[in-house]
Amino acid sequence: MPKSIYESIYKDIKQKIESDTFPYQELLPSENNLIQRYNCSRNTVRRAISRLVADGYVQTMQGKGVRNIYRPIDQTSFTLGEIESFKESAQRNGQHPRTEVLLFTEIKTDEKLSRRTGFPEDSEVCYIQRLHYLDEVPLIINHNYFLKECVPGLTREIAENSIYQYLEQELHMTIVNSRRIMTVEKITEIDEKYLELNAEDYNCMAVVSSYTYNSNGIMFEYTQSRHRPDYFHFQDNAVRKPG
Amino acid sequence: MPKSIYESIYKDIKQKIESDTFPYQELLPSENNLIQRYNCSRNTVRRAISRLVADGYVQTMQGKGVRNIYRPIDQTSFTLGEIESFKESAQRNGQHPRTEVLLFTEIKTDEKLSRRTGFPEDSEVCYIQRLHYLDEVPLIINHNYFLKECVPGLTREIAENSIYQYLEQELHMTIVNSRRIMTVEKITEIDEKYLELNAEDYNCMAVVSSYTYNSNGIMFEYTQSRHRPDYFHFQDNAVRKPG
DNA sequence: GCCGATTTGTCCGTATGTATC
DNA sequence: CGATACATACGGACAAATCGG
Repeated sequence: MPKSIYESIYKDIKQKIESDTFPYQELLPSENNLIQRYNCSRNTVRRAISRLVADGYVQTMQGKGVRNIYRPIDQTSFTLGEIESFKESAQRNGQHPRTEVLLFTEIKTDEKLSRRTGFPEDSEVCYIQRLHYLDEVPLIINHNYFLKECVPGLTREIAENSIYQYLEQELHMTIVNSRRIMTVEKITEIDEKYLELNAEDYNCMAVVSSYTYNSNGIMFEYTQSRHRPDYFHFQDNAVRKPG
Repeated sequence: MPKSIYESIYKDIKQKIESDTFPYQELLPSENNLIQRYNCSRNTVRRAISRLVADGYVQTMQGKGVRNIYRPIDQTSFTLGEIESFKESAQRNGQHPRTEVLLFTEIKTDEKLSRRTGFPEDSEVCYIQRLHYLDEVPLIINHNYFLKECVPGLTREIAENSIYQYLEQELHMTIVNSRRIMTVEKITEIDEKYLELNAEDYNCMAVVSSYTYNSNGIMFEYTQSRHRPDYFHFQDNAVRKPG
């Protein structure tokens, strides 16, 4: 049950692209055609298409039409530009996720931690270390810092399943956006131990730091994700902006 | 001279956010207010704001307003979700770019290269190896493959300056979007030599593979960018999508 | 708790411009 | 040149969420 018309149109076209109903490199039906199909206004069709452009599924050409340029992904891949929980990524890729909680504790941010996380000094935060497995391969160590007042009732058991699911479905929090920074860092002994790495093999790894906001404009989460280098695979679609 | 009204409004608000004219965590003027300021329609204002949302500059809250959540970046950073040439990135960060062309040649894609680049077999391509310096530090080795028929007149001299500038300003090509895949790979002897790396220090690096399309729907470029791990710093804004 | 004012979200219809064929 | 296609812009209507009285 989609919330809006343009969203259901977006999903329908998206599905037709993925299933090759609209073939690769061919033009989609024209806007006027889609207006008739879906019995809606021009703006509504255009809104759906503009999301497909942002997704990198199609490209629009003034005077010509809208071309399908979607290519399926052939590997396990996390998606940039979109917030997905580990569990959601796994399910999208048809794989089996498992999460092990290494540490579940509450701390106060000192000056150093405050600078690193972006939380004000002396904030009460939940600090959670988790090891994520995909098909029983240890892939990611996550260091999560949640602002305590935003995650009441969070337990170790929830952290073993899906924190985002709890936040959205139980606490009815709306997660809005996340600023992410990707770097490459040296592996630590903890990484080596839990991700079953060998420093002679790989001595560094991909690190994604994210600062996540909810609909109240509060940055409620800082997370550092440390990814096993041999499995790290992120995907993104970039668009060329004028000026 | 901006092409459209909504784009000039977008840029104006963006500048006011970056310059703290609209302060962090405060609400922007309401849509009705902005309509009066810019003397335009509601849709036009909303369009400008929706781009700021995608940029991670603001977040909208139904019934409340639009909040500024922009945080400046404190480091040299490349931007995901947006296509920028090396020269443009450098200029945005106020740094000095220099490019050295290591190899400039023309080849035909064999079966193996065709699979890797995504070009059809037996395509005529320009293969260019370039070393990019920022403030005289060697940062990136780029392996560019351009479909020859799309880049007539491309020379070694142009490759030393900016290929994208040539494509857009001389050939009037419109670059549209780029699919990117980020991975971590072992460094090679070439990487070690040109990026002045030491395998005992860092034995792997960040690799960004990109497949870039122009407005004719043709994938005209495949590029593998190999980034020095100690300077690699990518930034992105992710949004939570419903359903 | 209700009501009205404000603010953003969705949707429609229309007109005009520009690029392609 | 006309027909078709997407791009920009305007204006109006109603819904949904928030906030203050």
